[in-house]
Amino acid sequence: MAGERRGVIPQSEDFSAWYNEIVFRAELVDRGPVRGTMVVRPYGYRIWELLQADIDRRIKETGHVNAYFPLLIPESYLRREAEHVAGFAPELAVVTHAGGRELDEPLVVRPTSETVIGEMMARWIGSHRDLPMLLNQWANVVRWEMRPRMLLRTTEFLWQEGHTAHVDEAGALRETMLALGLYADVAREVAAMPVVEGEKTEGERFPGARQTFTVEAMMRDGRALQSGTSHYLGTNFARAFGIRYTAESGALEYCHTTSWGMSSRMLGGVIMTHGDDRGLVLPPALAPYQVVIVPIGHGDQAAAVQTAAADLTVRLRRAGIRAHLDDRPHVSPGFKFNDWELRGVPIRLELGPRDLADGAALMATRLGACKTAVPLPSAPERLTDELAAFQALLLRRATDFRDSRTRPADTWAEFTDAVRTGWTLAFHCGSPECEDEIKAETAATPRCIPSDGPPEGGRCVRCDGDSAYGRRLIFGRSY
RNA sequence: CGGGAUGUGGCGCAGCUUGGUUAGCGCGCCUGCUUUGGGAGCAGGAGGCCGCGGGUUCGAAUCCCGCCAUCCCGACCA
Repeated sequence: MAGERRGVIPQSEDFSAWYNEIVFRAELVDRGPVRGTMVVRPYGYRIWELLQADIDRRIKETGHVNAYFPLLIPESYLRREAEHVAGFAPELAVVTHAGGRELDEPLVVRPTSETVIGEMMARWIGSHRDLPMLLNQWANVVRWEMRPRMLLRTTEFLWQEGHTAHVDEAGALRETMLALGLYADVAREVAAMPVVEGEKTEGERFPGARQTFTVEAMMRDGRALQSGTSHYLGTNFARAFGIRYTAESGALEYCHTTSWGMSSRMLGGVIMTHGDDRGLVLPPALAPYQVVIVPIGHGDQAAAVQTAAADLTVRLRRAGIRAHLDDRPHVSPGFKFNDWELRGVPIRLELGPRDLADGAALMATRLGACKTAVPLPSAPERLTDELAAFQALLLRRATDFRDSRTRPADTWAEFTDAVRTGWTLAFHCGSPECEDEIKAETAATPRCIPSDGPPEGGRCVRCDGDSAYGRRLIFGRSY
């Protein structure tokens, strides 16, 4: 009976059903009352906070400052940049009534903030001495989605958007690449997601951008997830909003601007990169509880176990470990084991009378098959090491997985075969029509032109035209 | 927007074909006792505008019409 099924639907059976079940059962999110909206529950929000804190620190360390811009934007602002409005028009939510009457000018709920921020930058920037202007905001944005997927594509989501203005193209491009590198570092070091840095092709570019860069990650079903993007906007928005400065020479010049963002979608990436058939697997850096201690009490021994477990919890916390004592009464140890595994806790410590007699706790890692005794006196040091090893293991495991599902394709047959299970590296002619044909036939799209791809010549895998990028592109199906 | 499906306690479902007394079951929840080393047992208990509106009928969860919502598959998509 379905209601009695205790495990989750296996990934191999139905990856998308597995994903859905995980996000709800692990209590990361719930559905909001409006289609496509999402409630981030405390456990999920804690993960977001940990990710957010890390990103925020890195953003500040590189000289950016946080600010906040309004949710509502005059519709006319969007129109000022032709490509921008064309790109976003289908997913805009528009406010037409307020204060009990129809508004003279409709307001859009921000899908992103280039326009308002551009307007304000134009007001704040006068001279080259005001540059570069390095801003960031943490905000929610709304993009109407026809096919929502929790955390990956919801109508409203949380993100960080950096917006900067520079004197010239070189400065703005340097910034664009700095943000991209920051995202790659966050993905690898915090989320344990190996990402490929690269540039988007014309067809996949941000509306209004000169160049769009991305970090792409592979999920366990072989599909790609764009996990962060960074755009060089040229002077497009500067011209649309009058972001100008007086140069040293006295000439009035347009700024070169950038924007870049990483969102709550990243949590979906973490789930699909590391999760397995027992549930979530969280990298220690993002785990609300890195170590959960399950006391196992037998009648009159319960008190001694409780004391020891509480003491252990405190000692782990003093060592900087996010430790949690699961002292729920009337919930069996077996239930707790499964519960915390579903929720992705990296390490579990079992503490019962037998362990107490040995002066140790029994350690089970989320990915390990067996349990190991850990002497209580050295537990804090030992667990600090174990957590670091676990974090490293996740990255290595995900990297191996990605590499095993990525192969070059020089023929159309190799191409179609490769994108069924993962990514392929192939030459392309650069024509958008050719990209569309590939997409129509295989559902695969160019994910990026890898920054570190070796220069190489060849023929387009689809139409045999000249390779347009001087190297192979990554193709794959994506979220 | 097209195709398919589903709406019944918090969750998962049965009942509907062939209308009929008090709408069932599992999980969860509450109380008590016994338990606790991989999803505990027993006993008792609470909880329902059967998606919404109309119609047929002595009588509708069940039949008819309309609407709404959600999910899946497409198309679309930072």
